[in-house]
Amino acid sequence: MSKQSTKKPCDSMPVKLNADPTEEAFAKLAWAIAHPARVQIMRLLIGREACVCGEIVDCLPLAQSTVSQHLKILKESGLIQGEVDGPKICYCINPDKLEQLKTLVAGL
Amino acid sequence: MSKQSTKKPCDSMPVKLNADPTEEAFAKLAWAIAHPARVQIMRLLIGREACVCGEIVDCLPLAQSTVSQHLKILKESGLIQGEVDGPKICYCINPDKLEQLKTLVAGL
DNA sequence: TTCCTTTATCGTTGATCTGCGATAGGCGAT
DNA sequence: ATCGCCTATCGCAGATCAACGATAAAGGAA
Repeated sequence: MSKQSTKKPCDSMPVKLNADPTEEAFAKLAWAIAHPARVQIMRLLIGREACVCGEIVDCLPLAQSTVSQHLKILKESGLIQGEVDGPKICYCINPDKLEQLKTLVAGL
Repeated sequence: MSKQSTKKPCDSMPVKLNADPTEEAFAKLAWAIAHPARVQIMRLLIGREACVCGEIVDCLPLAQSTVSQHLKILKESGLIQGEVDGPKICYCINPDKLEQLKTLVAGL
């Protein structure tokens, strides 16, 4: 099947994509998890309901400041949220945003 | 519900994430769609089965060289593939990779 | 062969990411 | 009030991305 056969390959009318703001939101969410450390953090939080920053640092081979930066990125994307608990900060996932991401990807 | 109540918030045993190579592959796929132009290209190709590079360029407000760069990135990620058709090149979705991406995201 | 079309690649510029150490701020404990 | 712990932020360095114009490569047509 090196040559295409049934599906008409190339020409139809030019579709003219409207600048859907969805694409930007989509790309932003995808970018939030487009780094191995952030994927790890997401999986860690999903598996544990909640976790203090210090423990996340212990689980990653990165400096505390770097982990804090990744947490900030994830928080800005809305995928996670942090709650102050005394001197510590408890991070947990935002189920709504996560569901939104899943829906967007599944809708591809 | 400012104070947590039922869910124990913070401390359990430290999980010690193993350096799963999955995270890297995941991040790579996510990064491929972490740009509005690439999301647009993906949606365009999904909606049309196949499309020549020139038409994709016409659909995006970007220079030809820039679009070609994005196509290269998507091709390297495996999400799309290009087939030479005379002087033109026909791009289409790689369903397997797309499914892999969906599975990874859904499995979060 | 010589053109013309189509696409990939090169080189450059500016912006952004990533990582770290050092430092500042907040909070509880003493 | 002071100390110590936890986290965020600030600078800095190096690397990578994003966008463009210009150019090269490949194939069909005349």
